[in-house]
Amino acid sequence: MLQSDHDDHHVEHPAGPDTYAEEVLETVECIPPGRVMSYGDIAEYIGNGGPRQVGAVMSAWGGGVPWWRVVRADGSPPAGHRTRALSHYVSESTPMRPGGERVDMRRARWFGVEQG
DNA sequence: CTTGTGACCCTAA
DNA sequence: ATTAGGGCCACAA
Repeated sequence: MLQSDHDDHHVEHPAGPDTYAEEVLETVECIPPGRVMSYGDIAEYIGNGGPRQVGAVMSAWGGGVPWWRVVRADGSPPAGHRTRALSHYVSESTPMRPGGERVDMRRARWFGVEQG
């Protein structure tokens, strides 16, 4: 079985996250329970890339980190993960807007260092 | 080089 | 509240 001959030609994602991805995942790990950051917040916090790049990282390797603490700018949970995200918000008492479908960004947003 | 595609974001209407 | 359209950035074909 030595596949080192033909190599990886149709590999979708490399064996592991690259440097940028590591920074994203690292940041997500730092978000305290009950708090969230938007995709755009994380991009700004890192100072590189944009919301879509952060989303791409989360899509590929977000499974190992508290992915539900990364939400859209309007407080809605990651596309395609609504139900699972909502149950996490309940269990860690994340501040929600009336209706309980979206996170209350004004109260739950986390800025990185300390809170307000 | 041009297109198409995303766990996105902002502004209007 | 919801939709439509453009902007955005990296990547693959």
